[in-house]
Amino acid sequence: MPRKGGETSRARLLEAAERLFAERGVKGTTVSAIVAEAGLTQAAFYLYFRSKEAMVEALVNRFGEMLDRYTDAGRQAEHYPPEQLRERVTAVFVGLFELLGRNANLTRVVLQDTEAGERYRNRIVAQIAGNMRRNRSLGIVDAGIEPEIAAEAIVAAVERLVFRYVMAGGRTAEELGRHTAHLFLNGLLPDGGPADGEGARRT
Amino acid sequence: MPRKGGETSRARLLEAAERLFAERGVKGTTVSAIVAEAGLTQAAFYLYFRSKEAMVEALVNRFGEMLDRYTDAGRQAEHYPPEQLRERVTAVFVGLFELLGRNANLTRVVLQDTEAGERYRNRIVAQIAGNMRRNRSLGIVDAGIEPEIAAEAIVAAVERLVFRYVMAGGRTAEELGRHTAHLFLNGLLPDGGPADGEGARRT
Amino acid sequence: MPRKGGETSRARLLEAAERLFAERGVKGTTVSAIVAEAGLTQAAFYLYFRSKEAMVEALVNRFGEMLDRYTDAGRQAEHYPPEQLRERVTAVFVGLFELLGRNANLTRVVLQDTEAGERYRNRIVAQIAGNMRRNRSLGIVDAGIEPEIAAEAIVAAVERLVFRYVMAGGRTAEELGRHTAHLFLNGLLPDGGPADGEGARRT
Amino acid sequence: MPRKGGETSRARLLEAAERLFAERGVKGTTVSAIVAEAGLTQAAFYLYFRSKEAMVEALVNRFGEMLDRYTDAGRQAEHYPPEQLRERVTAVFVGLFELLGRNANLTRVVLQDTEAGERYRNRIVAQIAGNMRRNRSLGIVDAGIEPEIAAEAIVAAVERLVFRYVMAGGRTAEELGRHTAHLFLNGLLPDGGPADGEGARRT
DNA sequence: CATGAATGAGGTTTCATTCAT
DNA sequence: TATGAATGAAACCTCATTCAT
Repeated sequence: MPRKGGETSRARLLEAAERLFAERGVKGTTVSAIVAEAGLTQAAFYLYFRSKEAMVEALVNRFGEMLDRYTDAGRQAEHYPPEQLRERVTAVFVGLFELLGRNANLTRVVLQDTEAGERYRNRIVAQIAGNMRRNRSLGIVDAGIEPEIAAEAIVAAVERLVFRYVMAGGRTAEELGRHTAHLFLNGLLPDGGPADGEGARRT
Repeated sequence: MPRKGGETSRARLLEAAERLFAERGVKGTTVSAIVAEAGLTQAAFYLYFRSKEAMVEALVNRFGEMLDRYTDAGRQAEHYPPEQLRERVTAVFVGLFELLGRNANLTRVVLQDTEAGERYRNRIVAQIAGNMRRNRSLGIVDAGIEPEIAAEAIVAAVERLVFRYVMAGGRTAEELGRHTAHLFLNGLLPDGGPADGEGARRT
Repeated sequence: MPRKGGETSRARLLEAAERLFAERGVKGTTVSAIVAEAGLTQAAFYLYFRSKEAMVEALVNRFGEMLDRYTDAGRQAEHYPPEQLRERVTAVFVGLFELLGRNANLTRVVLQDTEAGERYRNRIVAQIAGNMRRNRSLGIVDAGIEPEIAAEAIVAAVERLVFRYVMAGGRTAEELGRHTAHLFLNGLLPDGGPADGEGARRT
Repeated sequence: MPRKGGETSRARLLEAAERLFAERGVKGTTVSAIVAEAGLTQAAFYLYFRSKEAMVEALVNRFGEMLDRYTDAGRQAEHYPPEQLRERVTAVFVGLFELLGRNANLTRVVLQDTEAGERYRNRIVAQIAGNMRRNRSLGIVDAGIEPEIAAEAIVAAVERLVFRYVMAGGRTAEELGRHTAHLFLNGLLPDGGPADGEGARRT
């Protein structure tokens, strides 16, 4: 295990990179900007990372681990009585906003600016779509829903809301989670509202 | 080497840039890659654009005009009887998917990779949120909906679906429009379905 | 002999170049700037000049011819009675300021920005120094004067005064000629003035 | 490849640039030529100067400081008895030729090839002209002298003689100083010499 | 006579990376 | 562990010049 300075420097570099990558993009951030932010020299960078690319990889891995921890934690509660569905979904959204919000820069970098991000996103989408498909066949999800499309929409929305509201501040994960859950579970229209003629509800 | 004429070359450059920018990002695309794709030399690039930056601006403007034309066209049908709401919204989504899908690369570049893109997105979100707020006070939109959040979610979802399905092929604008409309209007849950206990519908 | 447009265009190009070269230097002036100033296209430039360098040569020649005409004109009056020396020298200076002032841009370009200019200057200096040396041996010029140095000083002064006063306006050739003649003939000190003790006049 | 150390490299670059700028002009000298002369790579240049322009600025400043040191040093001996005028002026000229001659390249570059040079020259001219005007009102300088013109002539002559003789070798600062002083103090004509008829001395 | 379109060569500048200390 | 100094490669951009029309 390296001495004090070591871990500290590496961590500082990652932190600085995260911030800058999120702000200016990976391509738009120079190694020299990162080390300046971290209070080190360019050469020091290469003590901790084989290359700029390798550093991006490190961030990607960090993101992956974060996600795995979350997924593992959620695994146990896979099955729950239908009457708790709404609360359950809300809780999942809130948790996600908390998690991603706490790592908003990292999330943005990985998801929007790396090849690996595409893969992560697809994995998440696939998992959600799978769940949804299962729930659809159980009648829990509306038959008119196309899981792939809905999953993609949900992920995109969450991603965006994290950047927009958690990162920039202004909304709590709680708020965002509740409203997002409501939106995706019920849609915009009120129950049996004025625009909702009989039978018209099927697309 | 073809000497077709100015407008043609300029157009070829824009086309090539659009493709490459969308693929590798603006920063990740070199002028030399653009001209290679367009079958020209680097110097020719600067015959048509003051700088790489100026070319991005040209793309941004092109996107803006596209959007304006769409917005103007939609202006006339602002008010419609409630019973047509569903069809009307569906049509808007379909139209949007058609429009953005036809310009998927341009949309991606501008919206995801330029400062101006942020502004456009915010403008669109604001407009949608405004509509939604109005409709909410009319009882057309559920009282539990937070317009800013919902609008942000919708825009993010559309953006993403365009890249995922229209650009890559696999889904028609029609399909996407219908499903997206359904998702956002009704939500995932079925009407009065099993998970939808009495009174539980309110968040 | 080319038609109307022809000579006109060539002349316009030279004129424009003269102005721009004087302002920004030869290296600092692009062909494109020249043709823009002349209201032509780049290709047109090469109808009249083999290259930018060739155009500079043309300007150098034009300067040379100008100078030759002046020298030839002055040739006949080489010998003149001593009592007219002062007036004669003044007249030469005035004439020179008139000539160079009328072609101030050209003079500046050639003398300060071309290899050939160095040669011209050296030729002029040599001629003046020669005259001076002859006059010195005749007792017309002070024995303490070093012709090369004095000639170099005179040429430099004239050159500079042309740029400073004739080109920018503010002094007439007449004024400049009179004052320059006076300065170089008598020097700064007054005749037998206060600072001029007996015998002290020799260096 | 030597890795001597930063200050050395920076100095070598400035030295090389001074030489080349004086020879070929600023515009005519490429960064690549400078670094070649200094035995470095292009990238190294930008370790020490923000741009080529910034390097020119550095040279201009260096010239300015040189001049200031000289001016400050001369300040103390502002007033001196008239009978020492000649020696005093000679000493000033000699000192100037020494100073500028020791920095001939720098002087040439700054004075002939930069905007700032114009300003410096004007400042020097103005100062000399001011002195002269004062001395003229004291009767020390001939009433027929026009200070601006004379000052301009003196500066131009000195500048030129530095390039011609100090830079290229061939004359010492001492020689040049003495002859220049003599020329500008007494003029070309001998005292009461043959060409100096009665009353003709006034222009 | 003149132009619109293009280009090859080369300029300035930036960047990720290396290495001796 | 850290740095100061350097570099090769490549980025963006400019310029003099050419040629088909």
